[in-house]
This record gives sequence, structure tokens and C-alpha cells, in this order.
Amino acid sequence: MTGQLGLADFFEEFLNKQSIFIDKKALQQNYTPQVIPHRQNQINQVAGILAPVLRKEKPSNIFCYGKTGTGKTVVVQYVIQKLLESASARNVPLKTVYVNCKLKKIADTEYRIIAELARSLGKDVPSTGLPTDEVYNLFLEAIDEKEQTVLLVLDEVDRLVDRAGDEILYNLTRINGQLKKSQVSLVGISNDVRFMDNIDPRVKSSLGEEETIFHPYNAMELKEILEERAKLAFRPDVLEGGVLEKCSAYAAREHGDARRAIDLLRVASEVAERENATKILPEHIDKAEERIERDRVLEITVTQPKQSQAVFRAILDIPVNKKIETGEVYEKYKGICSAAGLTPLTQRRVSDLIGELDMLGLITAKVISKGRYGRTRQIYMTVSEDLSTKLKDKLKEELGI
DNA sequence: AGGTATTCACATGAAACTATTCTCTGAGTTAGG
DNA sequence: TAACTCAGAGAATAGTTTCATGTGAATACCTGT
Repeated sequence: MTGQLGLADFFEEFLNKQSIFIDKKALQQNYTPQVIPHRQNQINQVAGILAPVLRKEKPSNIFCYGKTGTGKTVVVQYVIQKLLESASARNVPLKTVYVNCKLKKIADTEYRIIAELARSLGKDVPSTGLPTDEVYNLFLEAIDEKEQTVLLVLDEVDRLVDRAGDEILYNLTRINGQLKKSQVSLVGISNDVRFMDNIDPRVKSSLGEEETIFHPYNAMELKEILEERAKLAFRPDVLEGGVLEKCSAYAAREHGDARRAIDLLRVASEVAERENATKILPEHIDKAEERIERDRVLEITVTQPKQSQAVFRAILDIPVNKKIETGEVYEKYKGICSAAGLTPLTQRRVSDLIGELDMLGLITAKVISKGRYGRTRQIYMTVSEDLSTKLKDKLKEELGI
């Protein structure tokens, strides 16, 4: 990076500086690809189940299971997109509504879900003020406006159910009885394989008329998915050999999450671009992983409530790689509380908070018994030294100490 | 030596309490007829 | 007069506290050799 850079190099760099991307959108989260490797079975299955709409018959309700990043959403959206195309070519009235129940502010209570559904059908629903059954009526009205089939896609229903109970599902499955002209079919998507276990049996039988299971991808399948996307996203020869392999291997390590793999590739390409590299190298994958992890940890940290932050701050005081116990954390935590002007919580609650931090992956905590000397959690940090200092700074702002 | 009982330092559960957020009702307001 | 707005009551929820019970194994204490 000195002024001694030869002119030839400079020109070289300049010429190559045109973006390594053709179409970066192909790597973004909400992109629906036209080629979905290794999911032909599921596509056929879903398409087969939904196909009756083209004959104006009511398709069965479907339920899709599978962990995150196994292609559930992509497959469903792909099929629906194709279905809409054929439907409009044939003049079959078909409407689809997609709601992601994970998005908190939009859809985590019965009211909000129904309001959101009604809204996407073109009704104007105030965000508060109406009784829930009023909103139901609006929703029904919207559907029954004309003769049509409506497909309701509920992404991540498991979230919805453990927030708001399964009553909504029950109501939705019975909605057809109240419709005169039109008909409704449900497509449920869930990350939780055991989701159906603790659900009202009445809902179970009607929602789960058909089920499609999505298995995690293995490293090879991930690689092919990445190849497919990379073809669209990058100019040829941008990828150094081994990059995709590394990328997919990393993602496969964690239950074969394709979204993760694609994210990793995207961030790696951004890193490469920023460095003015002409190629994406395996090192960029490492940097990308580090960055994703760092962003994730920072993001989670700042969105935690103050009390959790205080507990986390207390834990951060341990030197990296050294273990600490609940009692010690609690003492430190009390100190932090008085410094930050918070009223300290009971040890009982702090114990739960520590458990939550563990679930979030910010810390690692394990319950061990030290025999005569009691039973406790051993807590330690898994983050690197400089991330740890960064976190302390961040928390200093947040807590005002 | 081998076996049982204690004991520690919290973990884990359940119930009760509180503060906040939602839902819903009805009074008051507006606007169109 | 129907439709809309909005304050406030009451219900639902999330976050905590209080009280109670549970836990695993290092130690202490026996017991019989």
C-alpha cells in the first residue's frame, strides 16, 4: 500500500476493479432461485398436492417440516410462483398470501396474524382497536369477495403457535365452512420437527392432511447449491478453487443449513470486494465466518434487555478461556448493577438469564457437580480476545458505566 | 477396602405478584344523507 | 344515522420474586476384615 506501487500494477488493479459480481441479488436472503438442486422430490410432492387448484378443486392442506435452511420456503415459493403462472394463463382465479410468523411486530398474536392476512388481501385494517372476531369477519369478507381459491402460506408456524396458541390454526382450518364462494387451503411451514406433537388433535388431522419432510443438506449437496448460485452471482473465474468446498463444509458442520452457506459466500465476496481482490480466496471464507459470528454476537448483545446485558458484562470479566461459576458471576453482577444504577435481580433469575445467554450462544455453560463443594454451572466465553474487548465497549455504552 | 450417609451450592419447579401491553367497549365526534 | 375515534376498563402476557424441592459426587463416617 505504498506510493511505490508500479504504474502497471495500478492499471492492472484499475482494470480489474470492475465488480466481481454479475448479479449480487442471487446471494441475498429473499431470492427465489429458478433451479433448486436436490429438492425435486419435494417440489413434485408440493406441486402435486396443490395442483387441484387449477381444476378449481380444493387442494389438501400441506405441512412442511425441516430445519432452517433446508429449502422449505424456497420450494414452496417456487411452486406457488409456477402455480400462479399457470393459473393466470388458464384464467383460474387463485390468490396466495404469504405470512412469515417469525417477524415479531407483524405477526405474533392472533389479532395481528388475521389483520395481516386481511391486509394482504387488500382490506384496510387498523393496527389496534377492533375486536378480534371483527377482524375475522373482514378477513372472511376479503376472501369471499369473489369466487376464488386462496392459499395461505404460514411460514414458521411453530413460532406463532408457541406465542399465541393453536386456536388460530383451528379457526383457519375450519374457515372453509363459513365461505360461500371461495375456498382456502393452508400451507404450514415449520422448523420444528416435533411441532405437531403438542398440538390440538383436531388441528392436527386437518392441517396435516399432507406432509412433506425436508432433510438437511450434506456438504456435497450444499456445494452444488452454491455452484448454482455462484454461476448467477459472480463473473466467471472469480472463485478460486476450493472456495465452495470450504464454504459448504463449514455450513454442513451445522446441520446443513443452505442459508448459512449462501450467507457465508456472500459475506466472503463482500470481504473480497472491499479488499479489491480479483478473486475470492479460501481465506475470505474464514474472514467471512469471523465477521458473521462477530456481527451476530454484537447484534444479539445490543438487543438484549439491560439486565441480561449486565449479567453478560459480569461474565465478560473472566479472562478468555477461564471458567467461572454462577455464584461468582452473581457477585460481579451485583457490582455492575450498582455501578449502572440497576436494581439487582435475585440469584434465581440470574441463573435463568445465564441459561438464556447460553441458549443464544453468547457463552457456554455446563452444569457440573463438584461433589462436596456443591453443584453449579461452569461458564466460559468462546469469543476471541478482541471481540471480547469490543463487547465490553459496546456494553459500556449500553449500560452507561 | 468397601459401603453408606452427608453436604454443599446451586439447579430446577411452581406459584404468586407486578408492570406492561392488548383487546374491547362505549361515549363522544364526525360526516354524509 | 352510520361510521369513526379514542379513552379507559379489564384481560392477557412477560418478567420477577418467593418458597420449595431436587441433584451429583467429593468427602466424612461407619463396618467388618
